[in-house]
Amino acid sequence: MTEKTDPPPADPPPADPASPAARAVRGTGRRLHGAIAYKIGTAIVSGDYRPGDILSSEVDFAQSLDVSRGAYREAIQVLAAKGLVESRPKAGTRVLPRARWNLLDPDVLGWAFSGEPDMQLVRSLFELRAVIEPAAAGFAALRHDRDQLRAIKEALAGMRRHTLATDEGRAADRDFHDAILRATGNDAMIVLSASIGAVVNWTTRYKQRARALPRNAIPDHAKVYDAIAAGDADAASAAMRVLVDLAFDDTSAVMQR
Amino acid sequence: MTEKTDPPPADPPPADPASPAARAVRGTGRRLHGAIAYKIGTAIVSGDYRPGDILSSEVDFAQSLDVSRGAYREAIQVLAAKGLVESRPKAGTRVLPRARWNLLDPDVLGWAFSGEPDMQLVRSLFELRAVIEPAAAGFAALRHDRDQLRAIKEALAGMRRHTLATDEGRAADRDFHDAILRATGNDAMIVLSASIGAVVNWTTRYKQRARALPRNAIPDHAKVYDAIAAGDADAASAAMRVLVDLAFDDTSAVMQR
DNA sequence: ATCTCCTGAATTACTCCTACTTATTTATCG
DNA sequence: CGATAAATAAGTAGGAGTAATTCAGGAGAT
Repeated sequence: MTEKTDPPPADPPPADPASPAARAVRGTGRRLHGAIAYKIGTAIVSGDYRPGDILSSEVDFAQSLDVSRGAYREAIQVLAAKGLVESRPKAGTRVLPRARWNLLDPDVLGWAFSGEPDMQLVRSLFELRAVIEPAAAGFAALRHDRDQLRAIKEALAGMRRHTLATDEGRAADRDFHDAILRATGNDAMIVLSASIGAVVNWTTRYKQRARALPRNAIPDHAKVYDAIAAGDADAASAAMRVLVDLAFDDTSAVMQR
Repeated sequence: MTEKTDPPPADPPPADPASPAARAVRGTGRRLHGAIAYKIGTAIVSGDYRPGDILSSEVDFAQSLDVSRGAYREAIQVLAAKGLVESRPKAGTRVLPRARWNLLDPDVLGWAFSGEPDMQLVRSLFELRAVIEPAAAGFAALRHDRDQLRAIKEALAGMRRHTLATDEGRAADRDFHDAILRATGNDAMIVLSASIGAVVNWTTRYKQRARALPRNAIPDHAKVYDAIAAGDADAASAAMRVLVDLAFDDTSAVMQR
């Protein structure tokens, strides 16, 4: 969704502790406080800081990052807005317990998947998908309008045209799921589309990194489309359930190795 | 969850346009940028600003709020982190389309319910609850451990003791739903607990404001608990579905008037 | 002659910085 | 137990830097 939280174009080399930290690792269009938030956010999510830990004092930390206090504070506000930290005068900035983290925030998800995502999180997210998406497919079957149906169809066509081995194909995959969630006409589910899209995005990227080509998933997608187009909520729901389960199998198979 | 986004202790009197704005409306422990974010956030969510609108320039807006640019910027970063706005050099700060809003963020939900919540949003949220919570109850029935089960039981006892007419009783209601989501052992669902808790919180607060005493919902809750304790996923799921549907009926009945 | 497209300079508003002051909380001391 | 002190975050002020938009001017095509 927002590109700003993608990992820095090159690689964040941990093997250069002398570099001026965040400052260098920032492409065009990416703001400094965004880079700082990325840096600290990933450190928190990946466990470098643990819940209850207190970050070094504002001045010290800002200095060690070689940025001004203002930029640092803005980054902290972002993290606070996503429930990762909380800061109080005199007490310092404290990492909040995991339960307070807004894990479904697309940025936080991106941070969580920027390193080695832990299997338990992936399982949780797929379980959530397995709950949401079949229900969404059912709603979509009952409520879709012409434009929304066409959007689903076009995404499917895009997947056929490019296959999942290409970036365009994976984008079409995301569009497919996104279009279905939009067709539910339910604002809350539409919002979840960003989170689910992020999961789809990062897990397929991970699969690709592992050079494991997943089986051809297009027929499964087509079944979902057909059921939605036919207005058959139960069939759409069932087909989607199959789809998500298979995607989870693929992902966990890749991660086992 | 975070108290900082609850509405200001007293009431934000709209009938005093000459007051120095956000500055006055801030209780102890509440930070200035939080108050500004609350003010602008509610204005956006309630439709005072519409998607695509551009806010007045940083300098002007900060001046009109009688705060420094630093505090104003921090507030804007918070809103940006929640997907409400996006700001770019020269272009200004723009309100993002609704689909980008992180509606499930507890703060944003709080802002959405601070005024007159619109019926469609409430319906969407209850529909989401109707998808999530039955599934969660099912997982909880299969996976709960002793402590988690006891937490559910205690919440139920709290509801019995205080009834839903009291603050303590409503807190116990939230604890009940929260404890069930925690018992799923699924991090993603535990995170949703904050959002669902916010929905429960604000809708019951709304019911209370309307002086409509809901029917005794405790037997329905007890059925859910019994099924979870018995490890019967299907029964737990079904009982929870009934519970959510009834809660929606109550809420929509109140809002009709 | 008009339209389209491209290039580049001027402008504007965010971005980031420095330095200083204020407020709040915790801990200590009487 | 209450007052005071110390430490640290919160907030203020203003200025330099930077990136993106806009618009004018010109070349080329129709």
